[in-house]
Amino acid sequence: MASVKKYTSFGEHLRTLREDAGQTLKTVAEQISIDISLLAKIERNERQPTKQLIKQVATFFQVDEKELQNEFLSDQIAYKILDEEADLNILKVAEKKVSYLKTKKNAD
Amino acid sequence: MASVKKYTSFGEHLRTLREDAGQTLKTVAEQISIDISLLAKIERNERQPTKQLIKQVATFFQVDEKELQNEFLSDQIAYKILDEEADLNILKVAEKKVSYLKTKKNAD
DNA sequence: TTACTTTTGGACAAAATTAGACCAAATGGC
DNA sequence: GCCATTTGGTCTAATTTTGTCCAAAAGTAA
Repeated sequence: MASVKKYTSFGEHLRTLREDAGQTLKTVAEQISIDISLLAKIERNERQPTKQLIKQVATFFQVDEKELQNEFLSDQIAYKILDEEADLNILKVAEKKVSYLKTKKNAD
Repeated sequence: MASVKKYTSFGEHLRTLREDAGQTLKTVAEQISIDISLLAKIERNERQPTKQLIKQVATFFQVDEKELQNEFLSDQIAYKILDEEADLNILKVAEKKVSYLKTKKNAD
């Protein structure tokens, strides 16, 4: 199979990108000018990346920025569901609300 | 139809509860001891309720607390999608991630 | 119009959360 | 052993967010 989408976490994805590129935390951190420790924490999902950082990382590894942003966003949602111990059908409700809020927004 | 689930926002739901009970912001705010203005903002989704407040509101209006919590959670997700202008399929990805992270968590 | 109640909105202080820096400890390879 | 790499803890600074206060606006009834 050519392309099987893996649903890992943002951090794991980032780590994979780095390791596939054969780089160490140090070299990457230096080039995008952030602290090594901070980058390590982001890879372990202990710190959240800023938009700015996602952009830098995308540029550095030459991957699509929007895609990385989306990956991080879905991470945030997943973690929220997890630590609220919420039911998955909340996501369906959220989906309907988005539609609702969109139409509501247009009607102003 | 007896029960059509409406996908409004948390604030709107809260306002409906209050108006159906024929109460003013003042009377409700006083009884759950928060600022009138704060309650008003929450109803307009300009401030987020704390868990504590959701609990008080649930008790006050005699509705299920867990249900209100869920409603607020789905709100948070919906608003996040909206202001990131993200695609709805992010929710599907998030769903898969929750499963992934759950199994990962069990394997420690 | 006037008087009164209710809701809205802005500005600000206080509190809570979070990224990021720094450094020491652990891990791993040679 | 040595050195490179990664991890983990603590702290500060910055950002975000709640909650307070007060004035303005909107609604209601006389």
